Formats: sequence, C-alpha cells, structure tokens
Amino acid sequence: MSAPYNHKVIEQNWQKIWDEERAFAATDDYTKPKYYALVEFPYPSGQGLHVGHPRPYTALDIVARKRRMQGYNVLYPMGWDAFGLPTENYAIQNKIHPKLVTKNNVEHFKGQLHALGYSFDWEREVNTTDPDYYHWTQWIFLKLFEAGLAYKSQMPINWCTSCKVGLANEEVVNGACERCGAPVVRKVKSQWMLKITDYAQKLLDGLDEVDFIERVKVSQKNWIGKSQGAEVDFALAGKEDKLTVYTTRPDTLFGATYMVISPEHPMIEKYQTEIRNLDEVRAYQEQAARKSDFERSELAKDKTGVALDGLRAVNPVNEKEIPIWVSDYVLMSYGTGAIMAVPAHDTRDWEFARKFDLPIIEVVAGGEDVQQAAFTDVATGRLVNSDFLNGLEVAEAKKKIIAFLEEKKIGSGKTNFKLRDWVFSRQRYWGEPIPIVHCEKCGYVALPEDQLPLELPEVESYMPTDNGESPLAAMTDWVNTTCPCCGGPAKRETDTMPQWAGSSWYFLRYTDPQNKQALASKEALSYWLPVDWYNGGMEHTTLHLLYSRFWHRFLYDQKIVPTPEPYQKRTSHGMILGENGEKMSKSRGNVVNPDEIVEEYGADTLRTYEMFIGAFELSAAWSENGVKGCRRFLERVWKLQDLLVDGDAYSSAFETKMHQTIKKVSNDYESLKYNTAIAAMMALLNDFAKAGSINRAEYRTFLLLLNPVAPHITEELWSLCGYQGRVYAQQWPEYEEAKTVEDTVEIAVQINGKTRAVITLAKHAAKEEAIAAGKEAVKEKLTGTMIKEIYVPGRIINIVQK
RNA sequence: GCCGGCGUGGCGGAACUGGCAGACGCGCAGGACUUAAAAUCCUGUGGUGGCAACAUCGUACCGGUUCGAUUCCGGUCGCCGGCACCA
Repeated sequence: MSAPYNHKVIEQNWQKIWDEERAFAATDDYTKPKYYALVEFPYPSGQGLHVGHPRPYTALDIVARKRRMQGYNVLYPMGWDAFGLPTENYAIQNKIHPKLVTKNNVEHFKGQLHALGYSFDWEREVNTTDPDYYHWTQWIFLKLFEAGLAYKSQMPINWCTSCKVGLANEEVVNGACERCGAPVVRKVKSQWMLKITDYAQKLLDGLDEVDFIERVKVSQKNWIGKSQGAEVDFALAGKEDKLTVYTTRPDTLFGATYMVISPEHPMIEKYQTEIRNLDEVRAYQEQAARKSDFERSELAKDKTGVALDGLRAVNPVNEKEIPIWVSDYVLMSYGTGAIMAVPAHDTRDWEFARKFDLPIIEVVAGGEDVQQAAFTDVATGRLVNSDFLNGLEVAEAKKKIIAFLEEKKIGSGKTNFKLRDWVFSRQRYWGEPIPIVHCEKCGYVALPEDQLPLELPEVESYMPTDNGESPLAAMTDWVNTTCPCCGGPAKRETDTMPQWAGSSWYFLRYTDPQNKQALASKEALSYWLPVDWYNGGMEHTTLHLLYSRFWHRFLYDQKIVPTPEPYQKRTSHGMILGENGEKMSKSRGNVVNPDEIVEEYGADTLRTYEMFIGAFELSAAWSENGVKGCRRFLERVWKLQDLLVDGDAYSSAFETKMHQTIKKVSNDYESLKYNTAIAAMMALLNDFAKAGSINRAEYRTFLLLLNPVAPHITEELWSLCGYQGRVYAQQWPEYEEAKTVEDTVEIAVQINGKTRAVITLAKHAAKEEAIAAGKEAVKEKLTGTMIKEIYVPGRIINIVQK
C-alpha cells in the first residue's frame, strides 16, 4: 500500500527542486521556437493574494507547462505593478516609506505565488518602482515628448475631492473616483497630456490583425468610438456668422427644426448683448456648471433647456429660420458643442421637442408616426420632404448631401472619435517623476537621457498639498535645478506619472530585464515579441489594454519594437465570487484566503479546483465542498499507484480511451476549457478504478496530462513509480486520430423525433443496414404510414410516420 | 436609454457543425466497513405516474423554421457587466 498523500511535504520539496534545477528559466537560445505567455502582473496590495489571482495564473501556467513539453522556449514571467495609491495611503497613515511598504508586500506576494508552484521565470522578475525599471518608463515619456505626443494643457480635469488627484476621463466611474468612490468635480489645472487621439485610427485598425476574444475587441472599438458624419454650417439670421454642428445623420438635414448648443458654447458670450433673455440663460449656465457630467446625465429623463431669445439660425438647405436652444445634454467636449436637432429621427431630440413643443418633421419614411416616437432605423427608411434627397435610402442620401455641402462650401464629411487624450499627471508622490524641467526662457525642456533615471527624492510627507500640488513641490532643493538647455535656473516638474505608465510596457522589459543600455535589446525584442497569449481581467480591457497598445504602437513607429501590436492573443477570465454568489469583500465577510486552502488541501488542489470551478470566462462562486471534491480526485490519483501493473503499451481495453483523452485534454487546454479537461481526466480515472488496474504506459500518460494542472503530485508519483527524469522535461503525449474513434457506435432510433430505442451499429454502417436494424429495434411501435427515413451515420436514425 | 453577455436538476456546470439533454463534480438518500463516528468503497438521484418494462413533461416565456431545436429566426421577461444624453 502506498503512503498517505502528504501535500505539504511533497509540494515544498518539488518547489525546491524546480528552483535548484532552474526548471522554468527561459533560455537565450534564440534558435529555438519561442512562446511568450503573459498574465497581468499584480498590484502587490497589503491584503496579499486573493483567490481570484490564481485563476488566470494557473490557466496560463497550464499553457506554459504544456508548451515547454512541446519543445518551446517558453517565457512565462511575473513582476509587480507596485506604484499606486493604496501603498501611498498606507504609507501616509503609518508613516512608513512607500518603498518599504512595497518591499514587504512584494515579499509576501512572492511567497504566496511561490507556494502555488507556478512555473514563472523568477530570474526575470520586474518591479515598476525600481529606478532601473522606471528609468525606461521615463525614457519612453521623453520619446513621446520629443514626438510632440506629450504636451501640457490648461484644461478642466476631473478632480477627485478625496485623493486630490486629477483623473483621466477613463478613470471616472459614474461621476465618482474609480479608486475611492468620492465625487469628482471639475477643476482647471495645467496637466501633462498624451495624445492618444493621434493613434485612434491605428488602434482601431490594429484590432483586425490580432486574435482577441470578441467582447474585448468590441469594448476597444466602442471606447475609441469612431463615427462618420458631417460638419454643417448654419448661418445666424441677419449676421455674417455661423454655427457649426457635427452630425452623424446629415441625411436628415431637412428635418432640422431647431438647434441646441452647450451651455459653455462661446456663441453665448459673443452675442450676449443681443440675447434678450440673458438673465435666464445665465441662470441656466450656472445651474449646468454646478452639475457634474454624472448629474447632467443622471437627470436625463427630464430634459432641461432654455431658448435663446434674439438669436436664430438658418437651415442651409431650405433657408428656414429655426430657433436656437441651450441645453446641458449637449456637451462642449464632443463634436462642436452644437447640434442640429432632428426630433423625428433622434430619440433625445424627440424628447426635447416634445417637452418644449417644437415641430417634428418626418424626413425618413418607413416607420410609425413620428409624432408618437422617433424613427431611427437607418437600414429601411427612405427620404421624404427633403427636396433632392427624396426617395433615396439613408446611406445614399448621406453621400449626396455631403457632396452637396462640400460643393456649396457649407459643410464637409467628418470623422469623429469618442476617445480623448490621456491625462498623464498625478499630484502624488508614489509614481515615476516626470523628467521635464520648466525654464522661464526655454519653456518645458526634456531632461537629457544621461540624467535618467530621475529618482524620487526622500520627502517628509507623502500627503499631497491641499492646493493639489504633489508632495514633491515642497522639496525646493530638488525642484530648483538648472535648465539643460540654457543653464539658467529652472524648476522640475513635480507631478508624477499614473500607475498606467509602468504597466504600459512591462512585457517588453521581461524579454531582457537586466539591460542597462536600453529598455531591452533589439535581439531579445525581435525574438520574443509579440506576446503570444495575454490573459487578464475584463476590467482592464479598455484602459490598460488600450494604453499599452498605444505605447507599443508608438514605439513601433519609432522603430524601437519590431511589431505593431504587442499582444497576438488576448483572453479574459471571470471573477471568483464568494460562496453566497456576491463579490468577495471584507465587509461582506465572504473572503477566502488562498493560504488557508494551500495549507489544508494543498496547492495542487487549489489549482485543480480553480480550473474546475466553471467556464473560465464567466464568474463563478466559491465552494469549499468543490475544493474537497478536487482534493478527493487527487487522492484517487495518488492511490492509482497501488493498481499499477506492467505494460509498455496501452492495454486494448483502454487504447481508444487513452487516445480520446489525450485529444480532449490537449484541445481543451488550448481553448480555455480547463473544466472539461479535468472532467475528462476524472472520467478516465473512474474507468481505471472500475477496471481495478492501470498499466505503466497508461499511468505515465495520465500523469503527463495532469501535470500542468497539478504539477507537484504528478512529479512525486512519477518519481515514486520509477519513471525516468522529470515530468516537466518530458514530451507532451501524442494521440492518433484514427485511434480515437471506436469501431461501433451507440445510435438512437427515433420515431418522429422521439427516441424509442438505442442500438449498437458499426460506425460506417450503410443506410439500408442501419434503417433495417433500427426498424427491427422499434418494430412494435411502427404503426403509422411511412413518410421518410433519416440516417445520419454515427448520429441518429429517425423514422417519420403519420 | 444604448452596447455586450447570460438564463439548463437541489447546487457549480456539460452537450462537436441542428442529432440520445443533464458529462464531470458537489449535495442528498440507501448500503458495506466500524463498538460508533469520520474517512473510504458500492448503489441510486430532473419532475410526474407506475412494482416494473415503460409512458409523459422538461433547457426563462410565447411563437416560427426543421424529420429533429438547449443550439437557428422573431418577439417577451429576468439577471449580470460596460457606457452614459457622444448628436
């Protein structure tokens, strides 16, 4: 009888052996075929590892281990995205240097990950807060600056009242700070911006060349938000001036019955003396200014607005005078800050027109009565009441009206993007210093490259100042410097970079993490890139993914990286919820500590369970009983050694099953179907247990298949049973397609689509033979008139009767 | 409101390209072992009816296409995620 399965001893032992043997180090032998598997590096928070972390890490560990067994030189790295607010806030509260907090958290995390037996190449570990790392983050920023893609701009930004930092538009969630939930207000500040909008089209086009799961592509596309329409000039009645609008429906121009401008539109200031109800307009502007974007949208159901009394516009296609309204549903930050309202064919305009009793004129026929609801279907409608556009379909009408506008010089076709530039400044301590100085004479000047890294100075307090300056601003010795350009007095930039900076290029550093001369060598980059498979959370599919694609594309244009896209394939995993099906959180009291699971059941059990828990892309609720079930499975795998018999080829009883299982497991590991791969191995195990024996060839294959999921127990059994070498160094098992199919199949015999019998048939039985056998099996139920006989080989026999 | 996804036993979830719905696991019930319990092993387990063979209903709901629909199409309801008056 075998000794009991002691996971603690086994797991620590093998982790030590793997380290000593450098089992998972990627080699610099660039002649071998490579595979770069990547998971998002964690933020090393004070709470330590969450049970959500092992899900993606295990999934790609499986892929990485399998690829190594298939002969690839595999890079599966890990590092730390360690700048960030929680660390800084903890440092402020406890008066500890964030560097020290980070060091402690990283150590804790690393120990936890190590205990899970991941095949990370720890020799390539990176840390975004390491000056040797952020040297290159700063270097990339300088490249962006030189290329004119980093600029300073005085503009209204999202200001978090609690964190006292500016936030990118993308970081504001429902008008609240994404990190702390405090309300976000508008505040004008001079900010470093990155011109991601210059790359909107390239970022959109790049999606066609990569293998991202569809919903990720859709999110990226929606975020970039390309729309094609036109800008149209509306003359102001009685003035030599015009109001330009952007519209995606220029075809409906004849239906424009009024205009709406944003409360911030400069037109109001320009013509204030002619606006007879200026007081009313001023009051409305003030009311709108107090609202955040969130409130402006939240109050959407009840539209507000005020008509400009004294100013009217002229519809350029029919010369009709139409009123101009001011409403906060039109935003200054998108398009031109003014719209032409076509209530018959736009839902928002329709609501507004209803509320203020404005005319609704149908210009696209094909829907219901436009007085009852807006008709917005562009596919089926045809133009009416539109002069020379009458009878055309929407798409044709668009083309024709744009041509008309361009000919008359009153408008033109125009493409717009929703994407906005990236606010890159943070008024915080714990981030990369921005390597720019400001000189009265020379303006903003880049730090020379030989002065990089510009290290964070020691400060007394990490707290941002109340006026919103970074704590670095108080360090006058550090701030006051000389201008690299003219040698005169200058001041350093005191804002730091956002956390997104370090994570926008970390996958490049893994290819050559010690390099002092460059972010990575050309050779390393051209060998390892692109990342073959990148898995991460759905929550990063817009921000991090887009930012890192932007930086990469820029570096490609600078001829620094060899590929236009950084990631060939991107997948996403679902969240792990608490036992009650709710998101795990301290306040809900449903947090599971992975350390306790590893202690009690073992890393292999945790890994197996997290892969078995459900469909990888969907969220799944934790179940301690489920964990026990997986432990039971591994116990049974352990005991299989007692059933071991000689045999260096698969026994005839199991040959087909072995080939089928190899095929199933191999394919499932590639397609995120870890749960069914494990189910297949459980089913095979049940068969062996039932048979009472397993031969050495069969057990060998079984251990190889299971190894990527449960690496420790399989190495132990491999060694215990006297197989040579290490599992991790073996060849991945192969199957023969021909041997995965049985000679005979069970096939259902249906009458009128209802199964009435199941018969066993030769796999390729001829139709006559099959039908005859089928009829024989259900003969006493064949009472009606024969209509049709259907036979799909290997699938079904269906006898249709009346 | 818009966009995306999902809806299958008591529970987590399977089901290739339209072909026996419920694999695998959990839970539960019964049995074996044990003084007993735990662990382990065996058997059963969608609902209803029947001793049983079997019949019948059943993949959110309504309808359609088809010899045949969890799968395809149209509509309705519910849940989750994202976006937020983007013109």
